[in-house]
Amino acid sequence: METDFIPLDYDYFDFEGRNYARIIGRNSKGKRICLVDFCDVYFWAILKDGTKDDKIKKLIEKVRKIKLDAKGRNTRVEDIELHEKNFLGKKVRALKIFATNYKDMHGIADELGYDEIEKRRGYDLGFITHYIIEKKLVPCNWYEISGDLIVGQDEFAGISNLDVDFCIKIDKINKIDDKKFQPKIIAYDIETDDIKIGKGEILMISLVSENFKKVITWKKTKKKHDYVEYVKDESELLERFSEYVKKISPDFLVGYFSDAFDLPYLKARAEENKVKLALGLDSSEPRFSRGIEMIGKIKGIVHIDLLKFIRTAYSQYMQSETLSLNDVANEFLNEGKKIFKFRHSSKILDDEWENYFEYNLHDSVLVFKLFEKIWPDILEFSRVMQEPIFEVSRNGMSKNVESYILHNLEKFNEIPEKKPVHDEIGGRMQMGKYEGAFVFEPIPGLYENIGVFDFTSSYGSTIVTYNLSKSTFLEKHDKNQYSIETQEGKLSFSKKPGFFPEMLKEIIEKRKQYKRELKTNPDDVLKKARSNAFKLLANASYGYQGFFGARYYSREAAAATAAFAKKLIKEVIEKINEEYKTIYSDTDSIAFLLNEKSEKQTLDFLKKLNSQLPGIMELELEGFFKRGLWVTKRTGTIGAKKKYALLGKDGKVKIRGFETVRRDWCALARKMQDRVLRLVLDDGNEKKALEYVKEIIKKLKQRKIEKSDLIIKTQLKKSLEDYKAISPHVIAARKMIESGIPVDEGNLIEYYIAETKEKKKLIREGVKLPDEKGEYDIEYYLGHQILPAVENIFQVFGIEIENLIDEQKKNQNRLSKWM
DNA sequence: GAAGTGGATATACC
DNA sequence: ACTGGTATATCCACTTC
Repeated sequence: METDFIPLDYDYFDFEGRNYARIIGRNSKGKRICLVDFCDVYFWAILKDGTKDDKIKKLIEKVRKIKLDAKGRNTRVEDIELHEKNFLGKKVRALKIFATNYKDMHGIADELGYDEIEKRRGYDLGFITHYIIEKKLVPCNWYEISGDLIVGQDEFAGISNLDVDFCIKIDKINKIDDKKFQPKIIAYDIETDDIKIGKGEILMISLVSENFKKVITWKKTKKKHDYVEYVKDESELLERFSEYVKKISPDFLVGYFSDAFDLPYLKARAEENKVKLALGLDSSEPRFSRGIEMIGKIKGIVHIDLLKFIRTAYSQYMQSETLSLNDVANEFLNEGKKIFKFRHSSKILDDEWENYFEYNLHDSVLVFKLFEKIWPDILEFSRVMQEPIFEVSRNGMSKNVESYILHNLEKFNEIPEKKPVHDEIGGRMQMGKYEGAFVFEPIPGLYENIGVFDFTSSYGSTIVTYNLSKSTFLEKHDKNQYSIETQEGKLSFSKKPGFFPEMLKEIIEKRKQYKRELKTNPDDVLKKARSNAFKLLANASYGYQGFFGARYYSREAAAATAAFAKKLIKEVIEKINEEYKTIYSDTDSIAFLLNEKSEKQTLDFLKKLNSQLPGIMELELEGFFKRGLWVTKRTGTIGAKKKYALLGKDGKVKIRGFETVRRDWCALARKMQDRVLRLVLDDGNEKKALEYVKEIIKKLKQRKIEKSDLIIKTQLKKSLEDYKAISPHVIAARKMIESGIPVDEGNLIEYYIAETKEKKKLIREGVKLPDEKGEYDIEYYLGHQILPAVENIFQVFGIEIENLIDEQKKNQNRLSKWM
């Protein structure tokens, strides 16, 4: 049979001791198809330089005899080939050793303690990664495939017992042009009586799919709702859920935080109720792998936890203060969660259940909409990294960089490097930091007419320009190399292009190409997504080489990258200073005063600068700004780094580092500072801002500020017992536990500082939870929130705001005598 | 017990 | 532990006089 096909989900099984890939996907008619495919498995034994041919022959004969009896599997060396390969850029001769079963390759590799063999590599990729590389059936691309239908008494009959339209044993695979693919999805969400996995009952489950909205519950209410389906009890609830999943038969089951909550909860309650949670296409139950984080897998259906993807792909560019569904939905969809005040189900009144159902349903609606929005990015991530959606939607960027590398090694005839073992990781972690970026110390002040240049993919371009990588690093120095002095000593890199910089060069070029193409066609969401995937890859590549867990870890390359980039930006600052005046710079950007020069002159100057830059280094205009403000540090008079506000030509204000953008300051201080910055930038002086601040101080003193504006939010970064210093948020967290509110690592703890009878020695003595009764501590908010937020800004204009507060204090005292 | 300092902690920038 | 280093700022914990 022949059909077109898009692969979505990958796993594998053993049959007669051998590995077979099982790939679930669809054809363009929407039929669900399971492919079964055989794949040779092999790894590499790299031979010592200069090993003689006859020795190799003898070695091959010895290796050929290796047999292994691992866990009842009879596995052996099936075949051996001698190849000319590259390893870390060096030419090597290597044995390609074919084994019976992928899982035993490590075992066979361990048997290869022969002198002639220098290294063993390529046994730790994971079968699916290996399969995709071998057979080039890349996830989320379209193929024309042919093969035999697996039916009835066939050899794979047992395995074919899947809920799919066809099961095919692959014969031929041909890549074809992309077609449109609209996945079928179910978004789901559960509500429970306890947030500890399996501890309380599941009250309801909502499911949202295309033209389908449903809440299943066992709670009987007087009023009936059309989208609510009432079942007998929790066990029927679970069964009904499985039935719907089976009936709708989605490609993806999508949740939010569902790896660690919804799916394991469902499984736990199924066990409790002794029902089978038969979600898999083979009616199997979800399985969980516990690494540092729990991951939930369903056979044949891709379980996606949107939180994970959002965390790696977007969080650094997002404004949201947390990655909660509410915050994320608000930012992406302009729509938040519904409001429902949780209580134990036994305490919820009959007429309140309707709200609960709606709340539950709406969460799934949000997840559904979020998925639709994010899907192009997930799709392109999968295509670019060439890893299945299940992996790519969970992996961090270091893993994504590594996936990209592993799937592109073949072009360089490279044997893959191994993962670092535990000891190696330990050693790398102990190394400590190397010297990083340069940050210019600004002179505090309000400036006018500012230009900002920055390097495009600064570190990525540096790696490419100077060929910085593990495989190009040289222990010995000579003239014809890229060399740089660092704190680690002189570091040198070969000029012969290495595969890592070469790959990165392609990544950066593609990114630029897609970005250009987008200009003519800005609505092409897939192109935009692809461009974005390449951008993120380029940005993470530098961090990857400095990351202790990386296969291609190179502290030298990372340190050299930072050093080269630092040297270059300092040189550029010097050049800019010949015509302009630099006022600030951080890592890859430079802000300078235009003075009497025009924008056109400045752009010409930029062109000239670019023509003098080495390699693929490129400066671009970030923007021209009307005004900019830099302030001093809180202690001392020197300019604060990483803290400034710019007013764009379009009237937009760009604020960096100030309390305004920090979530651990109360809303009052943040809003006030934001307004002060805008007023100062708009007017070019402090007059209006000063009046405004006086107003706020007055209101605060008259207790006219809403408590909600005084709430301070601080994240609990570790478990409560681990804190050595008991800071206010730790006290708040303790109070929460006392009053029965569950507190977990990672929670954003909210509190305010209340007045105390006696003068406090420590701030934490005034900590109260938001709904705890109390009067806010005026002194604290004036001295610790308001004043610090604006003090430095007014200092730029020679105004000491502290005096102003004291003045008012005196006035107030005088006034209060008469009142 | 006030004052000063370093450490712990959180969060931001690029 | 799940990309890197640089930087600010707060509040606590401890030392010192």
